[in-house]
Amino acid sequence: MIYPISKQTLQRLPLYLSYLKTLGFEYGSENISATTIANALRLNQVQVRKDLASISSSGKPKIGYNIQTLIVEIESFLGYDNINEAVIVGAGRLGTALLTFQGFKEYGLDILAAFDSNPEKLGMTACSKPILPVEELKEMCLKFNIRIGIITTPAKCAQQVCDLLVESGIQAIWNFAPVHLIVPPNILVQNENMATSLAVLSNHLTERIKSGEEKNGTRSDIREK
Amino acid sequence: MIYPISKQTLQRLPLYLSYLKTLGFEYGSENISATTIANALRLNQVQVRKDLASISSSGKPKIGYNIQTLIVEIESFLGYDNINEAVIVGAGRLGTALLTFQGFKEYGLDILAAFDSNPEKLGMTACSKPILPVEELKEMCLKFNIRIGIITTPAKCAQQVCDLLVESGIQAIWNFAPVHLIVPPNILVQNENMATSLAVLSNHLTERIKSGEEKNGTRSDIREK
DNA sequence: TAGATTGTTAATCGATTAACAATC
DNA sequence: TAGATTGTTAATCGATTAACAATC
Repeated sequence: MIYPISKQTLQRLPLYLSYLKTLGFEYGSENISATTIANALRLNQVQVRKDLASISSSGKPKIGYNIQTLIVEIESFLGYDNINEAVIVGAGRLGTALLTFQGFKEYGLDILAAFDSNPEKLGMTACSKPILPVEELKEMCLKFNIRIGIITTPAKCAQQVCDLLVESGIQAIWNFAPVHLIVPPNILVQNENMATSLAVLSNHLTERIKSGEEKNGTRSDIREK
Repeated sequence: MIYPISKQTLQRLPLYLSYLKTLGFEYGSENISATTIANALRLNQVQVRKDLASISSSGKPKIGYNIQTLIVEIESFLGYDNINEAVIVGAGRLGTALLTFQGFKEYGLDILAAFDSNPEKLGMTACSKPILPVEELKEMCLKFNIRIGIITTPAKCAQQVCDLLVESGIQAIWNFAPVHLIVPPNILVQNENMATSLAVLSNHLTERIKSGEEKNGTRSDIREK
């Protein structure tokens, strides 16, 4: 049975995919079991089985899944095999890094250009992708029917940029600014929130100190005195 | 009562914090209710109340929370008021962007240096933070008792770098490489996984197409024919 | 055949939400 | 006082995990 897909499942699929891709010929088999994947990624095996069952029916009892088939099935489900075009707004360090990063193609993402309001930023990057004036954003999005907008501006202009992207017909927003964006119902906002990650890291370290796991330079081998 | 804090709550706290900080004097009051925060961030008000109750007891019936007090309480809980030092491994575009980004200080993160195995990358960045040879990593981490390691290397050397960081006494890892890292039990790995985000974005767009919300350039105003 | 592995049903667990009592 | 708002207990919801039947 094909289960409806939950957001949690959706977020684990890229994990399975990247694991499957690391398996070279030295793995020694064309097939792999859900249990093997679960052990490698430290997940529950039933969870992996359910996740895989939700996107594939190529699993065979006693045999498992054919690795290549499974890779294709996951990539296809995730839409990595048809390219989505995107634009970036905010050509700061992060924006430029994303613009020039070659690796997104394999996830089906093609960033066409960045936009910035600072005239000094305009021009071509080394990888021949343009940084254009923000005034040209809407025209380009409509003309090329671009569906993904990436926001890498400072927090204070993020909402304004977001509104402009929505107006330009964008359907999904990848937001790197540490703010909550207000959008119409059928537009997806995916937050890549560094502040959130840092909160988790920082809290973990604080907890360690509180619980006495570490004391100010004390070596761990003598901490139990 | 102080509830134990869940990871979900922990991840919403930075959201509240950034919202509270956007409230200028034009907000018109020193106090704010959980309901107001919930509405602004499109969250359930009971959820916000519970989250806040888990880190604060300064809420007063009929009045709400004092904004400044709440900001300080959240920042303090998240550990933003005591600086954690970090190092980056991998001085590519992303690594360098993170190294030179000035904004992490306000989250209590101070990145001291980046490390790379490519001699051509070594030297000083514009903001006078050094890029050092990876051979010096362990020594520096131990000497300065550094607790956070940031991995921005290609996927294929991420695990090796991770092992080196663990060996160097790091306690938490912020991983930007799209791989699952194996670490000892008490080390935290926080994945900043772009592939995961892209999966969510890509799937959203695919769903839209499937459900017929959009048809190949058809204008949305005539889609219901 | 026997055993490994899949897929599914049922139980558990935890987070969210609803209802409500307490209180400034 | 009355009403707004907090904090808490109970109900709901959804995801994870356990148990097990099906099968190559």
